[in-house]
Amino acid sequence: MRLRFWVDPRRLALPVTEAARDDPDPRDHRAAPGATRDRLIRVAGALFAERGFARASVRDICARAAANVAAVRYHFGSKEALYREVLLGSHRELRDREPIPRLADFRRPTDALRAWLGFVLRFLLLRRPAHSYAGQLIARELEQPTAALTDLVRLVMQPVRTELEHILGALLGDADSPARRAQLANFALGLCVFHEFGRPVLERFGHPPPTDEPGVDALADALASFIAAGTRALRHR
Amino acid sequence: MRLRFWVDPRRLALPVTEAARDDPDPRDHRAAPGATRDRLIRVAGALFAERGFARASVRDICARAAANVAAVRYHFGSKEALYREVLLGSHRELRDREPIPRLADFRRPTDALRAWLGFVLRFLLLRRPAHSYAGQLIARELEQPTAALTDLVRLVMQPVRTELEHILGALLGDADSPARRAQLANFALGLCVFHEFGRPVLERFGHPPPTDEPGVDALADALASFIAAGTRALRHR
DNA sequence: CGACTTGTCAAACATGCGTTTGAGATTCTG
DNA sequence: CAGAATCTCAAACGCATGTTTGACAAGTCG
Repeated sequence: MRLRFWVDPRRLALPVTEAARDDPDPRDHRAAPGATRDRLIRVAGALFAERGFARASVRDICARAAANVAAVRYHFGSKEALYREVLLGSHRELRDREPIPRLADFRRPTDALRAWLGFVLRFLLLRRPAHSYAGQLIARELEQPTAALTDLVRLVMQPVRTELEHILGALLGDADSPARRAQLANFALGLCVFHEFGRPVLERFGHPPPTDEPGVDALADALASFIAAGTRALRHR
Repeated sequence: MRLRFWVDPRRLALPVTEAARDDPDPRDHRAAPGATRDRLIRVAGALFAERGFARASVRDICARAAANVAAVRYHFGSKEALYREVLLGSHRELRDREPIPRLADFRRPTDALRAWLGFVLRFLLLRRPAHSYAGQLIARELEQPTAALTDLVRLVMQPVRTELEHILGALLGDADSPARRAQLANFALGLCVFHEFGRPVLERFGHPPPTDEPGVDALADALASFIAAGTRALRHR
């Protein structure tokens, strides 16, 4: 079978209308339907999160998933397609699990800020069984941008940042201006993200970021006070 | 010549006491002494800063330096040794160019904080001809830690962080405690570093970090107010 | 001069990578 | 049952990488 453009072989025989849908998959009438495919996505998520795209090799992924190397091509078409599948899956999981805190849902902007920080930090830092890899995947994406980064920013990060800017706008009050708000959003984002992807350095300094619920909450509390005060300070300049 | 442990062939003939010194190199009596070696370090610095260690290939470096691939082994022993040479060279250059601002040199802790931020941000962000790659190299090292990271933290980053902790201690006054100070140091470091290594994302958001002197100064001003106010806020908790 | 050091070079080596092949099981379907 | 679809597998392909080789020119020095 020589292919110019790769087509999922499992879908070749399906009617177009059926194949066009992408959520329910009607080909599950095997003994362990989609078992290898699922295992690959799970293992690849962990390995991509741990090492980044480039350094997680197809052979490693397949070995840990007890699958043949050719399974990646068969089920996804390529390593990069598998990566996108993992990213989108994490994104979906994230979206369905917890909504982004919105300014309008809180009495005071500082409360909204605290909620926003808790949301983002849990997402980035928390490690627990069956927890999504999305946060670490995104942190990896910052380091070694792949072609998927642009989509990732647009789909996942932009909505979160937009909500942050609303909150900061409320905190700035009269002094609100696009440039100032963007600068402060950079600050807040940096403070959150650095705790995940600066982890190797912070660990060597002897001050590793928290990975459990109470630790993350405490960090969010401190950051909320810190950012609120800093924002107020920049209001009067 | 089969070697268990590689030894710089140029130093094999030198007396030990001479070879032990590492700054002046007394073997420069060729037509263009050390020319290839110097070119390699220069080109490698630029390429490592641009792409990181893994993605800057020996072949690329040598091609740009108009040198043979074997030159890396001959002059440095391995790619990693060349990398360490580049890192240490940048470190030396940094150290000699500008001293770390010290708390004791300023009347008010906030002035010291402002100076510290200016120092670090210039180091990380500024792009100008003949500017050191050290900042970008360090940012790269955060992303894909190599074996050199531990040394880098100890030699280069630790002294900078220590001075920051002194400044923060002064700002905290009575409320100073090791944990609080370390947390705030993480905040300040994150705010600085994120502007360099979060660059790909910030650019996609439409708010790229500054790269010129006035922009960096403005950022340092804003960050100084921001951090000072945030620190004061965390004093009363 | 003649031995030795220094530096450069083209070519090959060894390894790891993503991908592809073609054959062979297993299961579904008419 | 016969044939098609689904899935797995060992092996190889083609490529890029860091490293190593052995030869060779040019300079140094006794």
